[in-house]
Amino acid sequence: MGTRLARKPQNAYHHGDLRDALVHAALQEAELGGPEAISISALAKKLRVSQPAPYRHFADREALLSAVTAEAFRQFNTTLRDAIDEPSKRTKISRFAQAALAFGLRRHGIYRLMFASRVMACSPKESELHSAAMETFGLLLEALESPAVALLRERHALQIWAALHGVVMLAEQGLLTGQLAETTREELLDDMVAQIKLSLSLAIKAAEQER
Amino acid sequence: MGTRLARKPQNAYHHGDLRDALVHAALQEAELGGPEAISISALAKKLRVSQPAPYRHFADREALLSAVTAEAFRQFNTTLRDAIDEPSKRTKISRFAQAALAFGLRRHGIYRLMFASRVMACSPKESELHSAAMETFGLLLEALESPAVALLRERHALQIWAALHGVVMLAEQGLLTGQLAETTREELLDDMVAQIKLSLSLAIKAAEQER
DNA sequence: TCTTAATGTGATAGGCTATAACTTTTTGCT
DNA sequence: AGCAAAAAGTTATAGCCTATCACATTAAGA
Repeated sequence: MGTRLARKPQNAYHHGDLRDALVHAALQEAELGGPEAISISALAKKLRVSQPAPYRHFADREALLSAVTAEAFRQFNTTLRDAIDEPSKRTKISRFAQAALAFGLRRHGIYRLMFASRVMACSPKESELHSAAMETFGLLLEALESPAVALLRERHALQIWAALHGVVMLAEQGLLTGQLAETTREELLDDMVAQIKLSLSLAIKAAEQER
Repeated sequence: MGTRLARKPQNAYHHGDLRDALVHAALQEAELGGPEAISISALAKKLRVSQPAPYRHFADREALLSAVTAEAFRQFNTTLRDAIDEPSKRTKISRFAQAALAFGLRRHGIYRLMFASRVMACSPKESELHSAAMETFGLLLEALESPAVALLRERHALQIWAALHGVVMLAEQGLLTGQLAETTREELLDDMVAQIKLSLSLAIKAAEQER
């Protein structure tokens, strides 16, 4: 990070790498305060650049948010990939789910940026963002590691995806503390994943009987 | 709504009911554009009142959002109550879930206000909001209509709550359209609810065996 | 009634987004 | 190498928004 800011020794009319620096500084802001905390003028000040300079690289605030969200997805994907590949007694899908939950809690400002803002909704054409998000879903399918029919597997992937989002959401709003603390978030999530996996394997057996 | 705006015939230095009018006008804005669309000065203009007038009723924008969110929860609760009480062949919990999903999709700006902003997170002391949200959870427990041990029931309620949020989230981001359209949102949600109900009844049987 | 609290107003400060017009580097073509 | 044009940065400015201050008006209660 420090390097990214300091890429302008003393002369430097041009920053050298402003676009990238903006994205990463914005990500840092979002870490704490979510999407609302990203302010173009504040970033410009932080990077010691004039206030309108960022507009050379992003048409407007939305465009910046979109790029930041894409980067967030890439980081998310890296985390998930590590979790899937790490050897462990638990199932891949459980590791995937737990890693996603941990990411959602530790970096919850960024999680909100990714899933709780309009950024995703509006643009199917923002290919950078779209493809990063698709990769996430691909990782989920991979983690499900079920040989089932594609349609069945996708359906169960969606269920797990939904369960995951839901638990993160609940946890972030503090609805999993207090009198309900007996059930830890991790347990709750693993419960849901196990239920879905069970139902998946039953469905597969049923399909095989029929054949 | 019109009445709420027009509550100021011709004289009226005082609006008469500004606080309430603000809350409802803001809710209307959020309906379309979510929390970001709520602007104090725009509301003041709409209600034909000076720009700083709202600050007589709300300390700042956050406070207004909080009040609006509380009202949103009350409307949500009314909807859910109707769904629970309506006679039907389906289970109460299925009706509850489908009603919540419908609300989340039809009024998704408001849904985001309730569940995807910081409003809920910050304040356990905002009693108006907190109690409205607790009532929602109470309705869910009621809809679950299971005679199980309290702890078990709460755990399953949380699972359903999470599934619900997750499906709404997915649907809003358009992740349930396209190639996955075969699975409608309603089906997906009912699947998840059924799985959770099944696991609940199994758990109850197991507990009874043990006794 | 008349004093005081509630509610509304105009003026103003400061932050943010965004655009326009101008300047300085960098790049690439000949 | 030299120069023209594109890329990237700057200052100035407009417009919207939040928020506060000091002041005005109305409503309510002793």
